[in-house]
Amino acid sequence: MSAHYLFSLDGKAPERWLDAFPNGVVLNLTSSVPQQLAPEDVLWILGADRLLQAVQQLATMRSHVPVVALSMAPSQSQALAVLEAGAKGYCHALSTPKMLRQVALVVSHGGLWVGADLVSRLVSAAQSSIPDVQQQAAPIAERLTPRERAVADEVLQGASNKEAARNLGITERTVKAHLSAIFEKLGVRDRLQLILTLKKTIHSAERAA
Amino acid sequence: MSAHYLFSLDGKAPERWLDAFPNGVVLNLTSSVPQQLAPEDVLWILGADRLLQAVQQLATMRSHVPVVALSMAPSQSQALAVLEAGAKGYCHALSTPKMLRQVALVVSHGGLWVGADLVSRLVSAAQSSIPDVQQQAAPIAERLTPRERAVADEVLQGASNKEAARNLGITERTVKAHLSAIFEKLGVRDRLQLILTLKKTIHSAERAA
DNA sequence: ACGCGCCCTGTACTCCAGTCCAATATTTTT
DNA sequence: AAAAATATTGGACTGGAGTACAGGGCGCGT
Repeated sequence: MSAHYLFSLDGKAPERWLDAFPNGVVLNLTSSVPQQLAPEDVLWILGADRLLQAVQQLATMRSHVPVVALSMAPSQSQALAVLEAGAKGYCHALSTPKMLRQVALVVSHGGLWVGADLVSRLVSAAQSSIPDVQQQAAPIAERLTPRERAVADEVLQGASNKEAARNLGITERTVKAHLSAIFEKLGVRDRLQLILTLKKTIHSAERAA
Repeated sequence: MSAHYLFSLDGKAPERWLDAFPNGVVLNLTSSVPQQLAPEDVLWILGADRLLQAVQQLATMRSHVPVVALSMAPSQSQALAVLEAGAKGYCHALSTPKMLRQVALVVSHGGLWVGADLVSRLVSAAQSSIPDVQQQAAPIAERLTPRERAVADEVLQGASNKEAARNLGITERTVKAHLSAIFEKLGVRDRLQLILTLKKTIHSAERAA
């Protein structure tokens, strides 16, 4: 059975964490970290201001044991910081016991626990620094058929499906069909992401010009 | 019991994958992807040149089922691409059965499987580009309360209500409440118009600077 | 103490977005 | 000519977005 240690910087332990791991051990600033740790154990860290430093220390000292940072106020920048410090997971301190056990399972098996939305932002942000990836993002509009481009234009102007249909003289149903094709081709999940990605590529193209 | 589907673009399936999942189903280009997929199932994709497109399609079409990309020649740029396309994992096609089962366990529980070296690169690359996005959104509307601004920021990043709620540590319901207030104050009818108007003002501000 | 603005949450509801499963006609490509 | 892409639409369906209505808690100024 895997052991769980919660290193709480302010001495408090969330109920939900205790529910998730009844045999979990709560440590504080004064207590020493156990020396005997198995690879399937998990180190949890809860804190606010000194969260990052604690993660850095523990992650480097015990590199074979996964470290999960618990934050009371999760933010992207903090997530980035603790991940770079070596944490294998980052989640809300008040996550449900079920969720916490899920996280434990994942990280203790070599996985990484990061919010899906953060991943997408993280990766898309990193893309700009990796040359070969953004090459294929350039000819975006070329991949669309003329009709699809027209629909995409309408959406970019903020039109609803009904408005786009009226402007193009077709059925709302057809607009949806075109949109589904567009989403699939460009690999976005909805009109919102479509706008965001298209706006982004347009602006980077402007910058290059 | 979770089901495993290997979508092989060249028709071949590695022995080790079959060892890992004796009941796994191997699909090829002509076969259709099963409609009935449970969240604990895993979609594997093996391929070389068309790997990215396949991941894009499957990940966006079946967002609730984790997708793992198997590469015969893993590279960081390819890893970035497939992750951005929505894959939950990326590893060598000839990994050991034990490793493959490990990966399956992780991703089917909401985790992410990425090489440690790639993580550090991702994070460090993202750190430089993420902070400035929030600065942009700062001076947009003085009329909004701090909390409303935070919600508006999330929406500007393309977050759904649920994602925004998780990132801010509040309920989806509360996000909706803030958004309704924002819509009224700024005179827009939905999140789409909000994005369009805010992006516009941001860019005109950039132009002036 | 009282009112007021901000923050948070709940239930219930309508409406739209998007998908899945088809189908047909035209045009382009091979 | 056969095959593939394009354009169009329908019905049924799931899920998210947004609103209306109704609260509770907290801080701040009069």
